[in-house]
Amino acid sequence: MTLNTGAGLKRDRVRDFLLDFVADMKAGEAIPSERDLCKELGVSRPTLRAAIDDLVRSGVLVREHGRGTFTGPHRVTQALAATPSGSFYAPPAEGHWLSRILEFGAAPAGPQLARRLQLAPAALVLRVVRLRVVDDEPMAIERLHLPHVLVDGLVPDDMESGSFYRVLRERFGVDVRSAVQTIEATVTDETEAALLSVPEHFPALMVERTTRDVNGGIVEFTRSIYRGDRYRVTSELHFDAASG
Amino acid sequence: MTLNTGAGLKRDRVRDFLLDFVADMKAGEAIPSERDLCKELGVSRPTLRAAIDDLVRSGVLVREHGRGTFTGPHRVTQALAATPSGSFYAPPAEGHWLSRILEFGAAPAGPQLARRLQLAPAALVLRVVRLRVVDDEPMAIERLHLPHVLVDGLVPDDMESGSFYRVLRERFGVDVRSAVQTIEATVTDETEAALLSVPEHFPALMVERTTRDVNGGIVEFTRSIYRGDRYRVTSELHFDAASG
DNA sequence: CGGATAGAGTGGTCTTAACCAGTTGCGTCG
DNA sequence: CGACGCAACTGGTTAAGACCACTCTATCCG
Repeated sequence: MTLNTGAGLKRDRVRDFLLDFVADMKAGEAIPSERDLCKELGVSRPTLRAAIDDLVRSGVLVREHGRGTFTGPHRVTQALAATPSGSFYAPPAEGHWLSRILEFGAAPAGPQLARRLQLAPAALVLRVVRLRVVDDEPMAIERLHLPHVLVDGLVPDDMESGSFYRVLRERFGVDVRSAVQTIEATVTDETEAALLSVPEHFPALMVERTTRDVNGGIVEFTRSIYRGDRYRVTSELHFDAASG
Repeated sequence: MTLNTGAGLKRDRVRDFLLDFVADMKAGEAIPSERDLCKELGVSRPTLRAAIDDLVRSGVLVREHGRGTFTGPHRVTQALAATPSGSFYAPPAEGHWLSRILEFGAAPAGPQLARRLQLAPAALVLRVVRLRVVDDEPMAIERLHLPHVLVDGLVPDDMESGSFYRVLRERFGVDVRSAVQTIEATVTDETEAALLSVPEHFPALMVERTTRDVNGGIVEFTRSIYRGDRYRVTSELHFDAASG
C-alpha cells in the first residue's frame, strides 16, 4: 500500500491513491484515520489533509469531526465557481475522465442556433456531441456549438483530452472569459437513456451554457445532459449587506 | 496594522483583515508578499496562505507564481443569481408570489439535522414547510430548519410574505452572509407530486442550502423541491486570465 | 441497573522550518 | 552597448509536531 512513485505533486498522488482506495467502497463507509493513512503512505498530515480537502470539496469524502472521514454519497459534484486551475467542465471529483466523440462536423446554424450564437442563420457552426465518461461509466452528454470561423482546424482529438479551453486559447487565440449557465430538471429521452446506460425517464440535469470571450463575443453554446444520480451542482453564494 | 483580537479562527480573522485591506485598492494592484504579511500580522505562512486561498477561490485575489498576489480583475464576484433586491429565491417569472405554510413547529434536531446545523441533537429546531405559489400555481416545496434559539418568537405570518431574510435581520439581528447550495435532479414522490399538482415521478430539482451569518454560524438548512418545468437556475461564471 | 465521567481516538487549527519553482532586475562579461 | 546569467525576490509544496474540540465508549460510582 504505497503511492505511485510517478511524477506530479505528492498531494495529487495521495488524492489519486485515495480515489482508487475509495472506488470499491460502499457509500458512507469510513476510511482509515488521517494519522494511520500518514504512516501507511509515508506523507505528512498536512499533505494528506490537502488531498482529503480536495476530495471533500468535490463530495467524494465527508468529514465528521470526532468521528472520522467517510465516503460520500456516490455523486460527482461540479463547483460552479470558476476553478483557478483546470477547465471548469472538469469536475473536481477525479477519476479517469475521457470523452467519446459521437459527432463532429460543421453545418449552417439555422434559426435557433443562429440566435443563440448571434450569427447569421447561414453561418457555419461546428457541432460536437461527446459522451463524458468516468471510469468507464457514462456520466453526461454534451452538445457543443461553436462559430466555425473561430475554430477552423479544430480536430476531434483536441476534445478527447486535456482542457478544451486551453486549446481554444493556445491554438485559436480565443480567450474565454465568462459564461452564463442555466440548470433545469429533466428526464432522459430514449437516446439519452441508452447513451447514459440508465432507464428512460431517468432524472437528469439539463445544463445550457453560453460562453463569451474577453470581447464579449459568443464562443460556444452548449447543452448538456447529466445523469441525475451521479451529478450535483454546488455553488457558493455571497450576499452584501444590503441584500434582502 | 494588526488583527482584530476578536474570537474566531485566526485564518478567518486574517481573511477578514485582507478583505478590509483590499477594499480600497484598485483592481490588479499587488498586495504585500506573503512573508511580509506574516511578519506584519504575526501569523504563520500556512495560516496566511489558507486565508489567501479563500480569497483566491472567491475571486478577490489572484496569485501569480514568482510575481506576487494581486487584487482580482472584477470587483464583484457574484457567484450565483443572488439578486440584489429580494431574496435569492428570486422567482423566475413575475407574478404574485405567496407561501402556504404547511407545517410550523419546533422539535429536537435529531442526529442528521444536528450535524447539518451544527447543533446538539437535543437542541430545538424550528421546522417550517411551505408551499411556494405563483398565481395560484404551486411551484416549490421548501423545508426550512433553523436553530430555535435564533428565531424564538417567529410566527408563521413572518414567512407568508416579504423577504424572510429581512425579517431575520430586522427582528432577530441575524445577518445572513453566505450560503452553499447544491442542486440535483430528482423526480417527485407521491406527496410532493400531490402538493405541486404534477404527476408522480415528474422531473424536479432538489436544492439543499446551508446559510451562514456574518460570524459563520449556521442560520438555516433548507431542502426544497422545485417543479422542473417551472424552475431554472441561472449562474454567471467568470474566469481569470490564467484559467484553463 | 443507570447515569456520570475519564480516556482514547477522531478531525481541526496553527506553528516553525525547510526547499522547490517561477520571475525579475541588475551587474558583469563579451 | 548588448546579452547573458546570477541573485534576490515572488508564490508552491512538504514536513513534523503541538495542541484543541468533538465523539464515542468503557469504566466507575451512586
